[in-house]
Amino acid sequence: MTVKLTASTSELPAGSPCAACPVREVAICEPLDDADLSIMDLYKTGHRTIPAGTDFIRQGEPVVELFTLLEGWAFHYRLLEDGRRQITRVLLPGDFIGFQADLPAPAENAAQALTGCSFCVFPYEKVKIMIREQPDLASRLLWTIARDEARVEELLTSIGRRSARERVALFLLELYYRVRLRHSEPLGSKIPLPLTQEHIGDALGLTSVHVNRTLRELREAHLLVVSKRTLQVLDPDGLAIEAGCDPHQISRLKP
Amino acid sequence: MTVKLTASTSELPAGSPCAACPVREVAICEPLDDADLSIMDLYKTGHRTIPAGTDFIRQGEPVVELFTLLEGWAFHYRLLEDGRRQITRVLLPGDFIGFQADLPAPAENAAQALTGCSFCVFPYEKVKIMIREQPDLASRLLWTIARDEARVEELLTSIGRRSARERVALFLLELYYRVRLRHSEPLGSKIPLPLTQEHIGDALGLTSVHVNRTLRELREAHLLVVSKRTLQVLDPDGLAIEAGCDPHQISRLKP
DNA sequence: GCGCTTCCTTGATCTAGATTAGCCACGCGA
DNA sequence: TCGCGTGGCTAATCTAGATCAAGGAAGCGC
Repeated sequence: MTVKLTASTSELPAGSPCAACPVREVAICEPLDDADLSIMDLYKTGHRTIPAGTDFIRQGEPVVELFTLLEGWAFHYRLLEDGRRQITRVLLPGDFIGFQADLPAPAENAAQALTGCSFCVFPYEKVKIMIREQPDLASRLLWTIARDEARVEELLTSIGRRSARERVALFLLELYYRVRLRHSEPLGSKIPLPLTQEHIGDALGLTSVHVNRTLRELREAHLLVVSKRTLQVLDPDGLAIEAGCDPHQISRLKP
Repeated sequence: MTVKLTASTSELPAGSPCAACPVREVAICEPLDDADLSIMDLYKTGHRTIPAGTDFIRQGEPVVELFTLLEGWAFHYRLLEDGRRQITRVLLPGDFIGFQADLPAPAENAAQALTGCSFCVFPYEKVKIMIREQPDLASRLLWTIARDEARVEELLTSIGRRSARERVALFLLELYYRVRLRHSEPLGSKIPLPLTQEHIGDALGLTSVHVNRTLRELREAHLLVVSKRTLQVLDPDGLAIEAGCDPHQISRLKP
């Protein structure tokens, strides 16, 4: 994932070339073949680019736009009144963002850009029409949401029942495979990792101090190295075992 | 919800009377009016009744049938290799059970009946056809899955960031409102609660010992009483505050 | 009735991970 | 260039919740 740190928010006109879309195979438009691809123009309003750190969905405010993430990393999170934060999902290119029950209800999850991000923008009313008119896309969306839910459940199981080491090992390993799945060309054992230790802690129900210690342990066990916004996985199967999982099962992940 | 502890598994023929369905308003068939209700007969194969304790979806086995829960309580859970269990969702009448990405893939969540349960049964191929042919139902299903995901995220946030007292308070309060929403006639401050303290612990990432202690504290604070498979909520708003939530926000829950 | 089993309850002790407090390295803006 | 903010790293201490251990009560099959 090339991280583009753009300096300001910008908006492009609709009708941008879906044919050149970088996330065709993993996004919700995947069921459309080249001939039908222009169907998407009926439902999207254009593209948008935002800088790192932007909250592009704010918790409690009505969700009026949905997004397909084209480039960059982002995450969904929930805040408690006293500022405690739970990161609920890490969002990668291709992910469809913002769908929730009862649109346009207040957002249950906030979303923040981790790097500069660019999106395909869909007003929610058009998404509603799309669901009605395009069974293939509705079906794909259903599939996507169900997969997201499975990921959240996986994280829930980690936090509820796994030790800090198991959690960190599994979380990073999953991210590693998810990122690699989006690249056709081989990536080596390194991926960019724009999450801070604070982010990892907030995703895993740990403090950043403890994440730091745990990362050191995993490094000393020659399983992975996190350094300078980069994750290097030295021993994927070893990590899977550390996480208490069948290595075979983890590598057959969905995007 | 009257808990019916039936002694054995049984199967009824298709074409059973949807018109008399006890969960019409909360199930996926909700968008259909009386005239269209027979549409459901195209997709369901009948009814089924199972006794308490039955695992009706086993983790890792292909999911070939989906269910609408008609009567009784059940739950979704995940097991780790060493037996640790995470309960991911409590299932109440009207809930649609078993949908996941990439059907009929191996089940990511197991499901177990907590009481005797009866279901409406849908083979997954027919559900796929239903999604394609019935945009209203697909849309409703999408809504349902998104709401389920929101609930899992809520639980994730609890486990990741809330104290044991907050977790138990919020979990029971949410169940309380969910159950009450399903009853038109007023229920008083008591609802049946077929979960053991072990179940509550497995849902909240706690041990049953600690759940026990926490329930005692909440009882001593005159907030709730759990006893003999019954939950009595003495002070809903107090419980919400104990959970660190806005009382107003909690009571506007979806079924 | 008696012996199971399941669930609840409580106390004593232990520990994984939180909290607090510094320090250091880096990047960036003035 | 300096100053400052952010993120990484480590050590010392504390604590929420786990673990271990035992009893008791209720239900159920025989």
